[in-house]
Amino acid sequence: MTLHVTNTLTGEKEPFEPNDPDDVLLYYCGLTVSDPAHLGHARGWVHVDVMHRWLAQLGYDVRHVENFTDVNEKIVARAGDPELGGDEAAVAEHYIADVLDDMRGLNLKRAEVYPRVSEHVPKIVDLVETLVEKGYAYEADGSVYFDVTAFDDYGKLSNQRVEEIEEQGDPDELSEKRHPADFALWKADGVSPDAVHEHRKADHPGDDGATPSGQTWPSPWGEGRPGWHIECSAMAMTHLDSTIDIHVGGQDLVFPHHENEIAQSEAATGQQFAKYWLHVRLLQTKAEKMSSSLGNFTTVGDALEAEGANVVRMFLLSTAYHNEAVYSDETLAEARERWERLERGYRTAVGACDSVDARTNEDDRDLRNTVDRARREFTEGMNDDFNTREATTALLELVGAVNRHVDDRETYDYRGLRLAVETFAELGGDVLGFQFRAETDGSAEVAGELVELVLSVRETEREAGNYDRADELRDELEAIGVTVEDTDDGATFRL
RNA sequence: GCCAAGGUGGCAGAGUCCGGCCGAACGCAGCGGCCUGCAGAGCCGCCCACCGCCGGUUCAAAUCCGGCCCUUGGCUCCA
Repeated sequence: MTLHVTNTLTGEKEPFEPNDPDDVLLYYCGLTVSDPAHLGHARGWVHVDVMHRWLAQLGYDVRHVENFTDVNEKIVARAGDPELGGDEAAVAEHYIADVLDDMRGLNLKRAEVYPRVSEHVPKIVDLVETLVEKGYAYEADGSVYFDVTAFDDYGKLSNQRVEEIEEQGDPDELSEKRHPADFALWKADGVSPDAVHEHRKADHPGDDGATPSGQTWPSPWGEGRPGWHIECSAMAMTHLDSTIDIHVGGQDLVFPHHENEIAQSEAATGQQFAKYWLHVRLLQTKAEKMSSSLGNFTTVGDALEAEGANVVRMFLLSTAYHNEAVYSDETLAEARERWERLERGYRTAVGACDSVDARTNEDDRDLRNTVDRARREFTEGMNDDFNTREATTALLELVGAVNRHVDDRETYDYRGLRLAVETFAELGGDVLGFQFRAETDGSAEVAGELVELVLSVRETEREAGNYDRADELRDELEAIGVTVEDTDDGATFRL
């Protein structure tokens, strides 16, 4: 089966056919940098990362763009906080630096570009002018709004009907709009000082509520700043093309953000904006979504520190992007076990390959068949709308075959084990982005030798029957992070 | 209220598009056995599912059709 994806635009799972058969233009709606990133954001990133990696594996040249929204009222509201470095730009850069750290920590492949809204204001102004000229937008008191009644397809992504959309938003905007569903392309400076006051008061109870200068740029309609939706259109067009292949984002963005992107982009260019719209379902805590505004989140940094990138990735990939995922101590523990079983299986295979004495070229059908089956199931899973759960499951089934093979024989099917190792490295490593550690790295070599030394002492104690002492040594090693396991061939350890 | 996606074992989660191989995968937890000084890892076996409810279509339905109940997301900043 070839790659199929579930397209929100049509509501169907469709064969994936990019406009150019060799290239894929991929845009991901990145985050607004006014808070630290949490696991919900990481879920989106990791799934897009794996989509990118799988598309590359299939032979496509992937051009991947992921934006940072650094113009936003919340950022304006945070400006002036000395801990965050001062003005709006400093606040945004502060969070962007954190996010890039998180992304590195998660072992994400870098996107080609991480554009920022603040760097694309001229392009945005161009787009807004085009929309006004074409009659899709109108100016009102220094702001510019998109006229949804002028765009026939409005609502096609979210299946909303214009007549049914009721606006409960900003009263200032409401009075300026011709239709409640119209949305701002450009906002006049100070258009909603109340909103800024609210944030300021909440964050700084003693604040007198002085309106900050805000981030503003000159435009034909006066000083102001871009509306929330227009940025993505501008950046996607600038860095990719007027038509892109895959547009990915959280499912909370379907309406109004993505709907509005489609309207303004297609109205401006007359071309389809994105061929496939993929939406990552939200990460749930027990009863509700994880989100900055609800304050019920676990930060990416904290999760990485506690569990490491591999476990976090395993957790996020253990549910297909298109389904809701639940975050809890239990689901995280499961991910930890899945990852550790996978890595142990990898190490077992590598170790068996390295044990020269036991190598043969005999053929173990169970092992070789399972390698083939794992590759096939992995591929089928990934081609079926990037089903990463199936993909990880296929690898875990291979772990079982490796363990069985090594468990019940004196000599090993060297070629079969090599195939298993290559499969782990290629599918688990290159595609799913796991980082297997076969052995301790260079800097840990000395530490490793010291551990070996302690283990030899322990072995002596064991031979002398001093098991209490031997167990003490094992416990002390455990206390400093070295897990000891006894096997038929002597003790092994891992850090 | 409107739009969308879901409801599968103790947990988690595939399978639903293209009905039968689903007597329901993989994993976690639990139980028994092998191995073992102990522990861990590993292996073998087992327990736990009338696949939300009610009807219908069919030789055959978790999978198709209709109705209902419930959950989640969106309709306001949000991945």
